[in-house]
Amino acid sequence: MNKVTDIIAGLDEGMARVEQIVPGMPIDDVRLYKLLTLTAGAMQGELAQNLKPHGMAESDFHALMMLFSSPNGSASPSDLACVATQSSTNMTRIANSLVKKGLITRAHAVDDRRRIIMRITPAGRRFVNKLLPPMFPRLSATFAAFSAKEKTTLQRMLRTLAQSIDDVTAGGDE
Amino acid sequence: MNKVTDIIAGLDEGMARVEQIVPGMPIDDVRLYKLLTLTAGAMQGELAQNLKPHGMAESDFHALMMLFSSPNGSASPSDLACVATQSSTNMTRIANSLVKKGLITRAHAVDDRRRIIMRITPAGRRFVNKLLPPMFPRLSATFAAFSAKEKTTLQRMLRTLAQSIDDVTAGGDE
DNA sequence: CCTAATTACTTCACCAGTGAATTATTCTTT
DNA sequence: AAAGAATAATTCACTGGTGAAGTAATTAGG
Repeated sequence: MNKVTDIIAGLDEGMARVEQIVPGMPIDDVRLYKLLTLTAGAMQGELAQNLKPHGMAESDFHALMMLFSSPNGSASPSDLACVATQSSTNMTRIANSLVKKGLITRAHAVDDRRRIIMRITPAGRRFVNKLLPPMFPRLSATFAAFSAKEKTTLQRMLRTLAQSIDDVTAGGDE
Repeated sequence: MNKVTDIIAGLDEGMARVEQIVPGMPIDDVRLYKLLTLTAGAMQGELAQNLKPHGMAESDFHALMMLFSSPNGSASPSDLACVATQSSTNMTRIANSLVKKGLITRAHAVDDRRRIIMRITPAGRRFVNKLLPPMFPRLSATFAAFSAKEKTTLQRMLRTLAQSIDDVTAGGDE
């Protein structure tokens, strides 16, 4: 069970009731928020399932992918933490884990001995190259219901949304 | 810092490189996945910030809202766990927390003494009624960049996506 | 240059969430 | 009615993640 559509059905029902009780609720926006977080969460769960057999959490994989996709295959924990929306504390743990698996190396930067350089190893690259392709079919299938045009529209909307999020958080924190 | 748009900029750059290395990657789909999870994550973080002053985590609030929006203001932990994509273990902890705050009560069901009935208290309803409205302006602002028509389109797309997710997971597990 | 402030990472103590085993109750089958 | 299977919740041991304090290295000011 636990189907996303079932959860959404319950959500629609509950929101109709809440709308009656709570005056001024922007119901369309709340619904979009819930749809967004539910679908995203379900897809992240899919990824987590794929990673579990390899004893790897999503954040570990995320960090590894950033090294994989960086020009020189290396970065410092603080760089990754900033981009990965994660604390430096957790990056330490992630680095420990990846080093133990032999997927990255860790060394002090020569120019600034405070900085650590995490670098993906050949084994790390092999791991990514082996892990990714099997995920593609299901990912493609998930978006197969959209035409190329619709995908473009969705992508544009999500980029717009990202900009709005930044605007709102920047404006509200002053 | 830590702006979503900055992270997306780095993502676009990294994906261009990965596309060269990993053959057959459905780049559009991967990008949509990342945009979806990034925006959803940022918005969830916003909610978490609003809840933190009240010593409440997102899942606690989620559970409370489901009771709030249920017809009779009550449900069993297993009901909520199923809908909230959470383990029953965690529902026990959430129930403990909400009971301690006086926002819900917990009692055995009379017809089936295995079941627990969680029921939102008047204080719980007051809490929700007080907590929600201040969140509305920022939420509305986040979606203000979209016209009514665009919101409808986005909602439709996310519902389609939810259906696809269910189809893919159901088909792949057989 | 020598102190103070900053930066990068780590350690520590804690919160949030999970899977496996446990307990109590109900359902099923004979 | 009794034995066994199933279900609901909880406890336990563990992973994943955070904030605050600590350590080491660098930068800035006098």
